[in-house]
Amino acid sequence: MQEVQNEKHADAGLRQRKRAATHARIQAEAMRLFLANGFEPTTLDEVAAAAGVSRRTLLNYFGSKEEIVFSTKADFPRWVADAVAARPADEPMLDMVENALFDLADRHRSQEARAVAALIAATPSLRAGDQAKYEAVERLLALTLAARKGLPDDDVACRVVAGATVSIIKQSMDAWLANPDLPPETFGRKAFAALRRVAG
Amino acid sequence: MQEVQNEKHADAGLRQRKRAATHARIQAEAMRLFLANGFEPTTLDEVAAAAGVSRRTLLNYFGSKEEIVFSTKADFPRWVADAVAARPADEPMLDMVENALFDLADRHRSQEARAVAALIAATPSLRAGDQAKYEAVERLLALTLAARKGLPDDDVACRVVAGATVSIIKQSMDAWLANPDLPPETFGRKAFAALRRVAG
DNA sequence: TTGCATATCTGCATCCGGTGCAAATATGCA
DNA sequence: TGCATATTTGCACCGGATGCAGATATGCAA
Repeated sequence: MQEVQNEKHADAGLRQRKRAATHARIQAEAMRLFLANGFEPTTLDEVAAAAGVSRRTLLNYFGSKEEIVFSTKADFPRWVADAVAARPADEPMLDMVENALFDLADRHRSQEARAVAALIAATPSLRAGDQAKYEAVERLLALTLAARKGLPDDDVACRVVAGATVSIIKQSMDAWLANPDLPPETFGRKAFAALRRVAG
Repeated sequence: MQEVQNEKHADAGLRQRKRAATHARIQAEAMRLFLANGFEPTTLDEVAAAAGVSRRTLLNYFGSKEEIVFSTKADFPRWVADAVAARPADEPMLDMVENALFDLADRHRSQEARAVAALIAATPSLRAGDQAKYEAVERLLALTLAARKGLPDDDVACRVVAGATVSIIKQSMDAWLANPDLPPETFGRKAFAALRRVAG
């Protein structure tokens, strides 16, 4: 049995420690196989075998095959929201999201994140699920903007800015995938500039 | 082989006529069952039986269960593009999409369209697929705007306007579903006004 | 009309993801 | 140590999806 030393939460008991370790092991082995052989061709039986658990247990940890992939991006909505919440409250709304995105951009430059993004882009069912996840990003971003600006939760300006921003995020990712050399903020800068120009 | 039959007789050949009829019958029966009993609880065997074909034939007509639902909205991207292409070319870009959307809005007021939208919204897998379909709307809308304005296909302003517009479309649909009494353009009008205000 | 080429329909076997259930096993704790 | 409970596992089963091969229907030309 592989004992994994946890740094902080280790004292929560053997059960939770093993559980966290198994969760991480399944995710790691799954992503390794998905990236090596593709998402659809890889079966849950193969992943379960590689992780040393039964298929039934795997599906106990992750509700579906897709959720294994999406769990690697699970806290992305919170990252966006936190980046916005960290901006000064008197900043104009568009500046707020634009600057927040570039404060955040560093986290998405890793090769690993790029490989996962490429996997999602290349797999139709994952691409669909990913689009759906951005819905949550958009909603949380709108709420965060409203809170930061002291506006009602359903403020239309916040919602439309959130929508435009998420679209820019998605297109920036696509541009980054299509052209790895260009830094991901290239498209974003141009997009926000164009948005101001076109609406002004 | 391509038949170069005269277009006056719309039904060129028994084969194509039967094929179209079967296609329509499957779609109609499927939607009837989906709307009555829900998407997931309805099995393809039930649909096939109701349409009087084998399950294998059904899956020959529609590549997947979801595609039966999405085929009812298949030409929505084209509707949007056509509505934009019909606007005067010298209209400012934001006015162009805003007015195009309201020229188009009448088509989506039908009770049937609303029921389908509600079904999609209530079914996670359909909702994910629906989001993915809006990707195509956004891309085509950006291309159409660029063509209308004589700009290059990948013009950033067109793409960002298309992104904001699609977000407004989606939110308008949600608002319409949440509040059937309000006309669907209520949110859209406010959203475009807010977009101008926030970016100007 | 007949007969052939081909499009279409169908049943069948098979795969895979996902769920419910109950027995077996491991852990926490008194 | 022994019991309550959390976790793992195997098993049976469901439903969607694919490949294949034989049966059936249609188009067309002789």
